[in-house]
Amino acid sequence: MLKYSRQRESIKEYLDTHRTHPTAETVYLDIKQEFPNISLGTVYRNLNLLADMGEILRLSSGNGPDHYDGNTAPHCHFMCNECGKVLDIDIEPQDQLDKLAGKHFAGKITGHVTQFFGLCPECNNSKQKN
Amino acid sequence: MLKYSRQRESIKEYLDTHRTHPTAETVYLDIKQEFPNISLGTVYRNLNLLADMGEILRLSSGNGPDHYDGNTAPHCHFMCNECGKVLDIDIEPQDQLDKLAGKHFAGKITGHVTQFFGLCPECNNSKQKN
DNA sequence: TTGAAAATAGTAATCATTACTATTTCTGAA
DNA sequence: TTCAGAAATAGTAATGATTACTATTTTCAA
Repeated sequence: MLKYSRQRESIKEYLDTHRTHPTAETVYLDIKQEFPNISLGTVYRNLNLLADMGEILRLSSGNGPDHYDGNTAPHCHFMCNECGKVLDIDIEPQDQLDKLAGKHFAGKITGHVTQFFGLCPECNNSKQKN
Repeated sequence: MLKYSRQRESIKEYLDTHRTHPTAETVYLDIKQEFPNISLGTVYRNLNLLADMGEILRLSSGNGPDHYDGNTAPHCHFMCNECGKVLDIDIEPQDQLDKLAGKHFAGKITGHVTQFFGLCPECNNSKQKN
């Protein structure tokens, strides 16, 4: 049975009001202002809980810490090879991919994730100046 | 300046002759038969080196260890939610995606990765029996 | 053949995340 | 309301994957 907790509410609210794809650490440091004693473990536990309930998304970057997203509508992300920043990508969902991929696949495909890579606007600019 | 090493050659050969998307640990355990004193660090260093040179691919699964692929031709992967197995997906490359994604993006997109999720053939079968 | 650069083995350290435990907070029924 | 048990927490220790460090060995061009 899931019980209310002020910490979880605050974490959820942070993700609902920020579209910055923060890491657990970033969320932790912010929530610390309201709950000085909150522990990083609590942040991780609640982020996992919210992700498992489908209220937020967990974005795994391959290297470095995971990022989280309060926007659960299907959309893609970009990850900067230089600074690691995560940005939303404005592209229509490729819903046909799961069916296409399942054509020659004996198991069951339930979804896919597409991540784009390259240089974010800031890093791209500073590269060109060099 | 890159120098030859028998260990690196053996690692490369393992990936060229196995299409199982092994982890560093798996490669390590196999190569240990030929080089009993090889260290896990050497395996990681060479896998990173080969990946940086574009001779192999590193596949990040989100949770659990990374997998490696000797097949550098563009293709997609499936990762089993149950057992973590990595399989190739037979689907035509979606080359148009990068251009589509770049349309409303101020930075520079150099590529993308699409990973499929679900149940592999084995896990799907045992699920249905329960 | 040789000597400097690069690679190695073995080990310690790091980073992100999870596990553990004593204490605190919720919450639903009395 | 009060209270007991379940769930959540803070604080800390532990884990797992990977990287860093260092003394020794290997490679290879002169």
